[in-house]
Amino acid sequence: MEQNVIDASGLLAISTRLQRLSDQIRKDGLLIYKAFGIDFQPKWFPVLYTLYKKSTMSVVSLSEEIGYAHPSTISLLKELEKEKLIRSKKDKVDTRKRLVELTAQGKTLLSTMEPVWEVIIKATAEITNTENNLMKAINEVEASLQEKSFLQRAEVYIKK
Amino acid sequence: MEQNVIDASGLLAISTRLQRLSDQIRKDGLLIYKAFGIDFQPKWFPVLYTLYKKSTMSVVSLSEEIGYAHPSTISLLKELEKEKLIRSKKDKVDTRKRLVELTAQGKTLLSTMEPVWEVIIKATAEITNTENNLMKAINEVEASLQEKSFLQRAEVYIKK
DNA sequence: CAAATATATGTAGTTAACTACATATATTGC
DNA sequence: GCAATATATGTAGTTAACTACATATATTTG
Repeated sequence: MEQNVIDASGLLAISTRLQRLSDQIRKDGLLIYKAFGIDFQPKWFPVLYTLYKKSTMSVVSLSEEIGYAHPSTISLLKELEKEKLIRSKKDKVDTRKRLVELTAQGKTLLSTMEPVWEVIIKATAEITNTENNLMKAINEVEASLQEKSFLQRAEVYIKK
Repeated sequence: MEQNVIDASGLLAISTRLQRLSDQIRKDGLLIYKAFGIDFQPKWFPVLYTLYKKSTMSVVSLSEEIGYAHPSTISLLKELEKEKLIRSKKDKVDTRKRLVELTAQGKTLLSTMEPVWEVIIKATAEITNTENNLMKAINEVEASLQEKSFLQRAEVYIKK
């Protein structure tokens, strides 16, 4: 029983622990970029790297690609525009759309970052390649929730 | 290379994905409590359950126990005080300390919640007991960071 | 035993995501 | 081809954690 209750508490504590974990990694990431003399915030990575790969995207498609709600993307884009790392233009076919792309400065920055990614990748691998791989665990949990939500699973037990 | 860069992106995306994950579980948790006719917010669990176990605690020791920064605990305690689920009194020995405990109403609520925990525990087990167990993965990553931080690990590669 | 240090609590402000709502433009279907 | 619906973007406000700072009290040490 004791263990069970701790698990119930543990479930709710996952959020906090992982937030703290990623927060710490993000801060360390910032320091690594600094060590390479690069003025860059880790939270910019998903947007910039996606634009690096795909050259031009609308706000919503970019949001879907990186898995953020669109207002989050908009606020990141605002910062990046201020930094002159991206620019945007109207889509001539569908005028609702705003097409976003890297500036020359943005592209230059991204290319100077590649060696840093190598370092980050190696350090990440060291940390997460434990017996229960964190990345894989997240994927698996997301997949099981996709299949049947937490609530749906709970309902089965409630009905009993 | 492609895979590596996706990993670098993935690392930074962990934060978001897990936040969303826990957010969803928390919302479903709220609905489960509702299904049982219990007016309860999942985020209250760690504080209330700890007080249920330990009866009386100071703000800082409670924060340590649940793994939150103390201002977060204080703000939860404010809500719980408003709900009349907890009350506090001064420690007569060390007057800096505020001792927090459940009210009778709080204790009653907690005892009605036990059957709900059973359900939550079962649903959680279904979801997280995959090949790579999420809870265990988190523990392992926290342990490897404890041993050597992300930054320290990265520094080894930078120096090369 | 007084000064320096440590600990406990509290407040204010930040962060990085979110949801809800508003508006403009495009697409669909009768 | 117009009305209803869907999609794209944007703004405002929320959430739940955080850090930094302030103050009061306790403990330690020279």
